[in-house]
Amino acid sequence: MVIDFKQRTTVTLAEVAAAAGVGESTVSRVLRNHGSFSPKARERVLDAVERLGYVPNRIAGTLASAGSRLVAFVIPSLTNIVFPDVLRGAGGVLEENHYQAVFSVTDYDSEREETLVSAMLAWRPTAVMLAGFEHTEGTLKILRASGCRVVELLDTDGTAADLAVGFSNRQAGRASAEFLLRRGYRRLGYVGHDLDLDTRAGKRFTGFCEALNLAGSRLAGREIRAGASSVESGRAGLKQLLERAPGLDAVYFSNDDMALGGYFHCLSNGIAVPADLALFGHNGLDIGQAIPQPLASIRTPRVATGKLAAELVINEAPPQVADLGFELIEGATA
Amino acid sequence: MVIDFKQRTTVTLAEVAAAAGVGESTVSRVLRNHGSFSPKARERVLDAVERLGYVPNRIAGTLASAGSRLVAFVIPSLTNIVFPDVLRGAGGVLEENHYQAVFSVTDYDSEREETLVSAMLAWRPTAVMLAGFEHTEGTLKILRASGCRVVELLDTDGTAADLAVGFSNRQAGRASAEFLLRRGYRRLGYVGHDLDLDTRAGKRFTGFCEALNLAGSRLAGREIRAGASSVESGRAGLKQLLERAPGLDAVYFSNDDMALGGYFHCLSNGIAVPADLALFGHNGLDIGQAIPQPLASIRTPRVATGKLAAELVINEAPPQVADLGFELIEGATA
DNA sequence: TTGAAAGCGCTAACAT
DNA sequence: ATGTTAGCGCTTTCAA
Repeated sequence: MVIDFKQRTTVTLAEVAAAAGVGESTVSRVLRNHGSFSPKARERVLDAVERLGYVPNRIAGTLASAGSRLVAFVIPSLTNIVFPDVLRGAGGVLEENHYQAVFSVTDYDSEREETLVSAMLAWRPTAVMLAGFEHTEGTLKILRASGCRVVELLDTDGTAADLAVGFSNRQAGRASAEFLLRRGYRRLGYVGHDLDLDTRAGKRFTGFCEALNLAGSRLAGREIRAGASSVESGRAGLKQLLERAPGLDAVYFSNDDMALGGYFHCLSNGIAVPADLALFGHNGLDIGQAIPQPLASIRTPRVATGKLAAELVINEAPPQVADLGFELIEGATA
Repeated sequence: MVIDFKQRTTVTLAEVAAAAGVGESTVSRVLRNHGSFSPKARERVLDAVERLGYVPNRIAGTLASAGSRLVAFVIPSLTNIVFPDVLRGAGGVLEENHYQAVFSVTDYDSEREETLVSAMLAWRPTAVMLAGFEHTEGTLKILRASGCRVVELLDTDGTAADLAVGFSNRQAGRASAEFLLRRGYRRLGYVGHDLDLDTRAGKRFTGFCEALNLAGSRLAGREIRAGASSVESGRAGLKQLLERAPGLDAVYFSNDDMALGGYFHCLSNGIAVPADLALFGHNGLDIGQAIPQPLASIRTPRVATGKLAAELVINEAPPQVADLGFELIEGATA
């Protein structure tokens, strides 16, 4: 004899209705607290839910109602803390409103972005959140065709498809240069990671050079490293740069990770900061403020960006570009 | 006159079938490359899909087939890079297998964890991934009732509900202590963050103390900081500890973030590392290896944990505990 | 206030 | 190889 421990099929709304002695629609109304029902019906339903351990099936709910309450994030990286910060900002708001976050990672590859966006749309999300404005034609096309909201994050220098939340990287770059010039530095260098992939870093660099030109100055040296940003890359990058272009008095880095690497290079090699060499980063990470000399940087509104992005989507805000600005941290490395 | 730009209702499989002049099931078979169909049918279907810009609705597909291909991550934090690392490891594997990652963040609060797990189950995920073994009774109960796979991550010291992937924090703590003792340090201190919340850090500390006891030694001082780990907290923590317990020759930190803060404190205050004071962290973060003196630490298999966790779920592996071990980094701070 | 019933868009038998 | 059809578990009219 075979005892059939058949996988207990999960409890359905119909079973709850039966157990409570009411109709399915009543259960649905009670559970979503929508429409009208008697206190008595409510009680019986909740009681049955409790007894049976019913967990609503949102897959079914979504299919029936055509509103998924799923928000898709297609981000370049999880290693660069910038993106987890945005997710964190959005996460709180989404959760409060019973939305669910879904994500995938492009590794800064826009072809992959297209593939992933397309895969995401199969879940019929309420919105798709992307980094920046640079996407393939294909990505934009399928996004437009989908009819779902699109939020482009962490940039305002470009044309938004729908919603955009962030700050101007170009202006951040300019502000960084202006600060260094104001401080009296004249032989400025740059250490950055791959600018073609990280277009926002590219825009900062553009802004930085623009400000130099405006001041009748120009970059005295640059070192562009392949691959993503990292502390190690910043360290190696500064080393290279100083060998090739001696006599620099300040270096602008593509972000704080890179700048921290530069700082450590200076520490290791007896380069006095900022007396011998000034350093300037970007992002205003906490760790940059915890080193012996707080890093001069630009604090970016990462968490706030995620938060506002989620709010705009939830409130069905009209298409718009929200510039959250940034804040210059003078620090002690410049 | 009002032009009605009626929201174009999205294309359905039925429309594709009609356009291709085949039945719905043929479209379904072609699209999932499952079952049999003629090359000709295939071509007509793909053609129609292309023409109409059809994007399959996975909500509907999931409901019909009872396999969601959704994997839910309920993690303590996104700020602690450990968890993004795990997500990254899992993400690649999941994507290759057409699974989708969903996540929410508990902030190390197990009540919240319960709420979030419950909310996740409404999406009928294939698996739920959690940090560690410490969960409320309620969490375990709803998880068991759900019948979905459960993976507990980054710990092996405890009883697994189903699958577990990680390493032994307790052994990591012991190994850390043994290393410091072997190096000849005798007056050992500890700087940690909130151990009740981060139970894995707590287990490391336990293991550390055990090893000291075994060696007939004991902790010469400790500083436990409220809240989550951070560089700044480590810095302030070491400062406190050294004031209260002078004469220490080595300090063990709850993780690398904390240890980095300690290192910076030493740098700022002319404390020679390791001559005056040795430092030991945990996690083996890249940044710890990029500072002037590579941090002595334990490299943990974070990405590998995510990867294996995803693989086990996808392959429907039987319940098991996979210990991926860890690697001691001697570094230069001890 | 409540229940019956018609889908939502797809998959999976089951015929053919 | 392919089409027909019965659901998947809900939400939402629509009557009652």
